[in-house]
Amino acid sequence: MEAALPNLPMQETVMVRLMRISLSGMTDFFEPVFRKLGLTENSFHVLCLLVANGHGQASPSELSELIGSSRANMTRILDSLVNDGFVSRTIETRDARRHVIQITRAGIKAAHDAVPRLVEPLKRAFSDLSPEEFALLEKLLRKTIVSFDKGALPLRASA
Amino acid sequence: MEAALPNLPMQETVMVRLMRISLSGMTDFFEPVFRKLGLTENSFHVLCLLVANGHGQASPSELSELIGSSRANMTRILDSLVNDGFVSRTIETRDARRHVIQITRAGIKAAHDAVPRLVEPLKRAFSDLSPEEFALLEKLLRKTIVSFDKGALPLRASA
DNA sequence: TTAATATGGTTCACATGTTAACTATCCAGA
DNA sequence: TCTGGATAGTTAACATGTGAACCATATTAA
Repeated sequence: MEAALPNLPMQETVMVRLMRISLSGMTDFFEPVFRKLGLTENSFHVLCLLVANGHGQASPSELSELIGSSRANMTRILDSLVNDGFVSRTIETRDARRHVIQITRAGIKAAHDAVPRLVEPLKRAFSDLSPEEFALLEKLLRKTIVSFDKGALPLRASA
Repeated sequence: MEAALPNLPMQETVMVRLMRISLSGMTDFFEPVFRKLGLTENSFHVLCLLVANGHGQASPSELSELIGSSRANMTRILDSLVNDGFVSRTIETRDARRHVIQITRAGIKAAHDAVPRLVEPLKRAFSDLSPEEFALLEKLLRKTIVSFDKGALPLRASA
């Protein structure tokens, strides 16, 4: 490929592939674990955020912000959690635009029950990395994320 | 969150999030670049593989294997490339089950034209990382991929 | 008070991926 | 020769994500 397209920066191209492959490897690794729990990574994350949050409440926008997903997608994730009986969705009395997502007892139980079944897979997934390598990978990924953000093309030219 | 779910291994949980965030950051970074070229990361990759391959030919299965995506998905990617006139799809005479995907002149031109417009974004995306950090990240990602593979639950117990 | 605008959430249309079922062809052996 | 798998590709149904349009409600300002 270097021969056919000599000007393409190969290191960076390979890096992009490596990042994609590692992500899909991670998804393949964890997706069955969450499926057995009747959850997805996202729905578990939502439950975690709710139990971590004082009264077990949050709004859809807050959650979509924290999860880093669109509001449209959060609507669907919450639909499914409501359907499972893990959260309830009510309209706030002060401001009828806002919804209150409240974790239920069943939701709290689901979150707590999931934890012990996640511990071992989480450890196993990264077991090839030494603690030093793990810490370094974390540092480098954070730096990469910042690099993407800083390098991103401005969507609209500033005034 | 540590307080609410004290047994959840936080380092690993954070790492999973970091990897997801870096991937979505990368996608957000490159997707508009490829869109301007009338391509996607995958369709560009297919064109690269074809130009790199002696006669500009390959079969859908080979391509799906190399890209690391399902054959079903490759069918759609190739549909779109055929539609753009970048590749042709013919049936192999020796074996009518097999299709031959052949890059066209327009496809070769598209691939070569894309390269100079990718160089700068590729460099910019990772510009915050020093060459040492870049090399280290590559090494650690490779190791992580291996770790996922080794740690993956066997889908079926071996005989 | 009321009109314009901002905000929160959902719905719709679409993009991109998967697995499972289907079709067509080839091949190996009775 | 013909029949029972393998193999290649497509199609269908579904999952999960996005952005844009839409609705209802709040807020601001004339």
